[in-house]
This record gives sequence, C-alpha cells and structure tokens, in this order.
Amino acid sequence: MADVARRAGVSAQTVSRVSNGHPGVVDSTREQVLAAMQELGYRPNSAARALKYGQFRTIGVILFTLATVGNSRTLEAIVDHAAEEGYAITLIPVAVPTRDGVLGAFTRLGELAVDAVIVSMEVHLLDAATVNLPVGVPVVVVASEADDRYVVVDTDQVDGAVQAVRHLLELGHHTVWHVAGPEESFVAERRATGWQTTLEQAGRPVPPLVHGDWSAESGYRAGLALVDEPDCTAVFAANDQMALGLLRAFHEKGKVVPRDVSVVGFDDIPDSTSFIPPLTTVHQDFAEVGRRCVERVLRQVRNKPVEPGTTLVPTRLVLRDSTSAPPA
Amino acid sequence: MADVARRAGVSAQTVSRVSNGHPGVVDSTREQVLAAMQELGYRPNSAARALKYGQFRTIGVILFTLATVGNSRTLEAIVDHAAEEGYAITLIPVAVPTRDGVLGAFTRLGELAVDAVIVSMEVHLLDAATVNLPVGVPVVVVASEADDRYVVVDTDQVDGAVQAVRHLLELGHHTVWHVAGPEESFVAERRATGWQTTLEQAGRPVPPLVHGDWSAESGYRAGLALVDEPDCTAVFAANDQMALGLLRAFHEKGKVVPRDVSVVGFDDIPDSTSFIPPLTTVHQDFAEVGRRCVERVLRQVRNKPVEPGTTLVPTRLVLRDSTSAPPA
DNA sequence: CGCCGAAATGTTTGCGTAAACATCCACCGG
DNA sequence: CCGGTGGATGTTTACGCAAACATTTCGGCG
Repeated sequence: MADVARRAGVSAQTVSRVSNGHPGVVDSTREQVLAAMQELGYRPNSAARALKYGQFRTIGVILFTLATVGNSRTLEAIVDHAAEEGYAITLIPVAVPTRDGVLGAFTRLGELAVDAVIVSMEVHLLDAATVNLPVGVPVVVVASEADDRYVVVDTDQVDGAVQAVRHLLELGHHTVWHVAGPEESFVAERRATGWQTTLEQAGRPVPPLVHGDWSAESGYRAGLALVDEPDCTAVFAANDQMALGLLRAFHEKGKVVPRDVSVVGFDDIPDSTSFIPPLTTVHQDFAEVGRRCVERVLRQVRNKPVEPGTTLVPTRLVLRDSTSAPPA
Repeated sequence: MADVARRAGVSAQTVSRVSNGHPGVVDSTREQVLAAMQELGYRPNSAARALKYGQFRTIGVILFTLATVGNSRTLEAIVDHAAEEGYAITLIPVAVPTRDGVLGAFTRLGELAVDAVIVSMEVHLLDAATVNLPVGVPVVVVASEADDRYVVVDTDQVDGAVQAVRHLLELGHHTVWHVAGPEESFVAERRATGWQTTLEQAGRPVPPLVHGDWSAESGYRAGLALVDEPDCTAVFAANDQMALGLLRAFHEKGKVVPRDVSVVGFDDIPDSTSFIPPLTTVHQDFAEVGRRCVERVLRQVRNKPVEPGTTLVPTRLVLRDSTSAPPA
C-alpha cells in the first residue's frame, strides 16, 4: 500500500479510501491511485483487513463426506448463497464420523479464520464437541433431528416419508415395507418414524424394518431379501440409491416394477428420472436448505435475533413410473 | 492474549511461546499459562497470525458446480489431503461457466485469504482470467487439457477412452458408437478423441458423434436415436449418467443389454454397480487426482521446484455385465 | 564468595490496514 | 480583504501476534 501511495504521490490513507470506495476523493486523485494500483499489481491484504475489522467474511462448514448427493448439493447451495452475501466458505472435513473425529474437527476449527459455522451432522455427535466450540461463534446445524438448543435447518424428513407411504396406501397397497438407512443415522430414523406412524394411524401392519447403508449395493441386498416376502407389494426406500438397488434386485428376480412391486425413493436425484422405470420419489429442496442455513447463520453474525429451534424445508412427492396399484 | 498474560502473571511473549509450543518455557509457567488460556477461552487470532507470517495456510478451490460426481469426489480428496497438511480449503464458486463468470471468481479470489489456488476448469476459460491472477499465487489446474503453461493434474481421459473402445472391439464388435459430453467441454473432447483414434487405428468406420450434456436424460434421448441404427451394437458413453440413460432407452425399446447392445460408461460412480445390468465402465481415481493436486500446489507454496506440465492419473476398465460379444 | 554462562522471561517492534483525528486549502460572504 | 467553512488529504494509532533483541535469574565452578 505504501508503494502505491508513493507512486501515486498521495498518502496511504488516500489509497485506502480509493480501495474501499469511500467518498471524499477527487476524481483526478482517484484515477492516479487506481493507475498506481494497476501498475504495481496491488491487492489489499485480507489478513490485515480481517485483523482490523475483527471479521473474516468466511463461514466454516463441517461435514463428514461429500460422497452423498445430499451433502454435496447442500454444500453447493451454501457456497452460492454465501458468495452472494460476500462470504467465502471454508471446508472442515471430519475424517471419521466418531466423537473423536468430530472433536478433532472442532479443534482445527478453533484455529480457523471463520465468523460462523454450519455443521452438517447429528446433534448427538455434536454434543461431544460443543465443549470445543469457540464461544461467540454462531452455529447452525443441518441434517439433524430437531433440537431446541441449536439453530437447526433441515428437510422435513418425517413429512416426506408420510407422503410416500400415504401415496402407496392410496394406490391400494395393504402395507408398505421400508428399507431404512443405517441405524446410527437420525435422518434415517426420522424417515422410518414417518413411515411407521403413517402405517399405524392407518391401522395397517408394520412389516419388519430392513436396514441398508444408503448405498445402491445395500438396496440390492435388501431387495433380494424382499422378493421372497409374499405380501411385499410396495417398498419405500430411504434414499434413491437404495431404490436403484431394489429395482435391480426385483428385475433380476423377474418381478416387474411397478406391476408386481411398487417402489418409492427419497431425494429425487437427477438420475432417478432415468432409472428403470423412472422413480417415484420424495423431492428434497437442497438449495432451499442451503439458502436458509446461510440466512440464519448470517443473521447471527450480524447480531440480529435468531431463536433456537428447527426450520423445516418442505418436501414434495414426485410421481413417476415406479408405483401403481398392487397386483390383483 | 494480553488478558491471558495478565492472568497468568507473565508477558504476552511467553503466552505466544506456549501457544506455539516453543521451547524455553519452564513447566510450571507453561501450566499457568495453559490454565489461564482455558479459563479465558483464549483462541489465537488467525488474522493476526496470517498478517505476521504472510501466509494463510489456506488453498482456494475454484469450480463451477458440485453437481457432478467427479467434481465433488475430487474436491473431497483435495479437502482431505489439504487437511492432513494443515491446510484449509476455501471454495470459490463460479456462478456461470463463462469468461465473465470466471473473471468474477478471480476478482473475488484477489480479495481472499489463500496461499494458492486449485482451478477446476478448462484452460481456455482460464486464459481469460489469468490477468486477474494475483502474481505469486501458485496455481494448479485440474480437469483440463494438457497445457505446458500451467501445472495440470488430470485423469488420463484419452487412455480411458482407448481402453473402453478396445474392449468392445476385442469382444468382436465391428465398430463403436460414442455418446459424448457437451461440445464445449475439453474433457468430453478428449474422451471422444481417444474413441476416434482407436477406431481409426483399427481401420474401423467412425460413426457420427452423438452429443449429450452429461445428464442421464440426455443419454436417454441419445439412446432413443441409437436404437434405430441397425449396425449399432456397442456404445461408449462419456460418463456413467449418460450410460444410465442409454440403458433405459434400450430397455424401453426392447433391446436387451448386453445381448443386443453393449454399453460402456466412464467414471465408475458407486451406483453403476446397481444399474440394470451392472455397468462396465472406466474407473477414475478421483482421490488420486485430488491428492496430486494438493501435493503439487503445496510444493509451489513451499518454493520447491515444480515444472509446468501435465500429470496424468491412470484409469482402468472395470468389467461388469453390460458388455458382451455382438449378436450373431 | 563472586563471576560466568545459559536458560527463562520480558520489551520493543512491525506486519498492512482503516478509523479517528489533524491539517491544509479554496472559496464564500460580510 | 479577511475570517469562516467545508471538502480534500495527511498523520497517528491500534488491531493481535511473534521475531529479534534485552534483561533477569539461577546454578556451577574457580
């Protein structure tokens, strides 16, 4: 900055004013400064700026993996909306999804230059780590169960499951089987809850729960087990990937979807339109989830009031060709 | 820091020494300082640190979208390896994949606190923006064509395509059709090049190129066109998603894969094992690509010699059930 | 018993920036 | 023609930290 000032024949303060678009600089001076900046390739040092302002204009995002569609889509939405607000996103990976792993991430976080944090994980894992949470750093949690101690944003998992199951019951299926996500996942648990309560409220039998691990392979294995169940005419898979595996299993075993078995997924990943057959599934609005996360976390950064509690983003059922009335 | 020093009854410098694990502090003093830090919830200010050291320990990553499997997997690998080296990753989104969009990203980048940049885009888009590249900031480019002006890391696209086409020719197919990615993509172009040269070297006819846009839907549309081609017994799709669309199109039109038509994809996304049938595809080692990016960019940050040029990560063909000899 | 040297700790300084305050100058009105 | 006024610009200072240098302390040895 001093170099620019010297070159332009002004003081450093004037350079600062030009650089920040402050008023009170005569055009001719401004142009000289601008020219000097150009020639010297000057760019403001963000560390010094951050030091001065006490803010980094950066939000940290903690997550386990980008391998799931939901995580990466949500992240993308967060990045985009943060950029609109002039905030950058710093990624903090959690190597292993255990308490120790989370603890490590939060320790690293302590040294990081972030004004706020968006955490994508289950609250029960977060609890172990909150001791490490720098005080005064706003936190928003995504993809977790509702919890009034934190500011939570999430897709309305339960309602999505309810819509899926209702749709199948309305088509005439006596009951609906469910291929859930892994046991330790609260998201999986909540989708399962929506499934179970809907069946119970309708007075239908609740078949045993089948657990997968979100992967298509696990859906395939679940499907191989389900083809032998005589009364299994409708399956609700907790995500689209497992639904893909189900479709393959049924296909291999000669069951035609939707004639013999109906299948509903969850997520509405782009590929699901090209499954065989195109998949009826619960659409998640990842972009909206990301948007709300950024909005709520920035409200806190700007010291506007934010009450703890859960913001639910609605889902909607997308009807395609994998569901129909049960076989006569 | 001053508060901690006062509380522990020492000077700020001693606090700094403890905080950085410097030697020359007696245990009893160290413990007092540590205790004071704990009580006051002290965290070193990374802006001040960065200002002092002139480094941020952060790498910026510029990319268009996380919607593609390749991008998000590569990003994940970059994040993980950077974390191992003690570097954080800041994401810089490019709203629209045009020169203006890229220009905007690089302008924002100039204000960002990064020591180096990994750019995931075509070099021809990068050229427009290099004027904005802060001098002295190391850059590594991923997923672009080879270019000796930059340090480039990429999957060996051409060889992957060659393997795919050779496999199909060896099975006895007379020629291979290709569903390519969008015309403006160099990645797509290079896969197409590998396909075309392999056919030419084998003295086979080169069918007209069909362009998709990477999406399963576009693969489906391409498939609907290909079913009417009488000599089309083998198709190489430029990614797995388009291959998925092909499978659906063939299925709907009564063509059995692989009996009537063989299909090979590119990427080896996890879902491809559960396509109907499981997809033979070219495996990309995204993790390795990410690892090398970080390694090469950090070499530059540390002022070790890095020659411009391309590092190619090998691919391998994964055989599953979507290919076989052509119908008699 | 006093001096030396090494280890432990303290003091000064500057990193690049922008807010707060100070100065300068031109122009206006009386 | 001079004081006043306000806009343009300059100077000082502090942000939090750590390197460089300065000082203190203490043990060991002649």
